[in-house]
Amino acid sequence: MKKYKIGITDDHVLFAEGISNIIAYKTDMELSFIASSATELFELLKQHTIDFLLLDVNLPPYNGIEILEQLKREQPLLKIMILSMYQPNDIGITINNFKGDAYVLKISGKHVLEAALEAMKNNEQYFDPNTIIVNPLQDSFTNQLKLSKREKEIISLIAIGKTSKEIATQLFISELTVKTHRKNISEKLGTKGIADLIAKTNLLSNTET
Amino acid sequence: MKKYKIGITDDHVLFAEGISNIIAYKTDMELSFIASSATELFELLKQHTIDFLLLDVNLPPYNGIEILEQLKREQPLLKIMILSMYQPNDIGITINNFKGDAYVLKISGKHVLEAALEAMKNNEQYFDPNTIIVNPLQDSFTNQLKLSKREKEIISLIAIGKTSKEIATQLFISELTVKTHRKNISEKLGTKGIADLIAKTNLLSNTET
DNA sequence: TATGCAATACCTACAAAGGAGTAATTTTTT
DNA sequence: AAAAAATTACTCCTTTGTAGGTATTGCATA
Repeated sequence: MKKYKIGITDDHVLFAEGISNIIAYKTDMELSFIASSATELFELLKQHTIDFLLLDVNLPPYNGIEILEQLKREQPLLKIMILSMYQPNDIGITINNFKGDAYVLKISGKHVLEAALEAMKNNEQYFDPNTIIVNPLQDSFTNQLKLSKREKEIISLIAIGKTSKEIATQLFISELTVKTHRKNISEKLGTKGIADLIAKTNLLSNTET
Repeated sequence: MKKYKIGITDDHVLFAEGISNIIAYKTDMELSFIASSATELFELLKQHTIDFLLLDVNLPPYNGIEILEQLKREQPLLKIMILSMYQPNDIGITINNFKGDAYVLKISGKHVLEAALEAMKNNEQYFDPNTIIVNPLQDSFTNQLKLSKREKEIISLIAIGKTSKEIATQLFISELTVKTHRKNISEKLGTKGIADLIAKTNLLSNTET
């Protein structure tokens, strides 16, 4: 039987070691390495050939998504699962722009992790059922508001505290362009100020418990 | 041989399930429960008598430290380990004011968790060797996470989209006073901008006084 | 191919927020 | 009663956001 080789990257080593135990119980998988930083990951990838990489989005000082996209360009066959504490749209991820093979929330239980691993074995893309983004209801909601892809992207960056200047730098566009987008967004949503924008955005994308 | 009964509380269920496996390998310990919220924890504590509680500091909408202190008042014999992604002084904890029995960083490996468990067995207080304990004589010591009643009031008004001028009118104080409060708040919380403030406030405590 | 929209970039002017001080008064705690 | 903390208010100056406008490019599709 084929043994899938797994690599885990998370700066919270306790977490990585924890889930490595979940994998240890699987007969068709084996752990190749645990990396606690991006640099360590790249080093270990040179030494090991793995099938699946479980990658934390939050890997200071780097961005897990950027690492994901870089790895996908270099090794398209490597299947990558993103482990995240954030909802996809909080970090600018949509179903359309996600380049990884699985997106799993840390608030979910191990059954979700297992389901994601199964999906990767079958070459399917997997989204955590607890993510809000895959909810078709919410999706049509945002489409009703006619927010463009770029506008949604900028909203998510505003929501995590980025200024127009920072957003401009990150997206390689002019600060003035960002300001135009902000203007159009607040026009479409009818918001006054950042706090109001965040409040209104949360109403659209949050599931009430 | 005595079997120590363990409870784990963490909103990141994957993390809790992960470290539960580390405990599963210990012959003198057994898992009693995993709780993913504060309310669930209090419910499960009524049903189980445990020896050690592993408690995440980050348990929205509550603050793990406040839960710790409450539990310690109610059940002084229960040994509580704080699991945290933050350095102690980032959340206002010093060696002197820490009421728990162990403080473990999630960036540490399982050996630290094991050492902390051993210390708790011996009735000793344990601090993660990776913590950076701040000299109480330094300036940053005064920048603790202690928000006054007025400051919390103003935060909640900012969060619903009020401007400084509007807050001033509502509270019958000068706009300049509101600005002073905002300045002190962002100083205490280390936030840059409204969005950052809202994000950080949601992450940390939300308790009324 | 023309219309429409998204994304880009710029302008002017003003409002709001941020940051660093100083300082008086009231309230709370020791 | 003294000390500490909280609340109040101010100045000066900088950065960021808001709101109105114009305008070019490119892409899609009707």
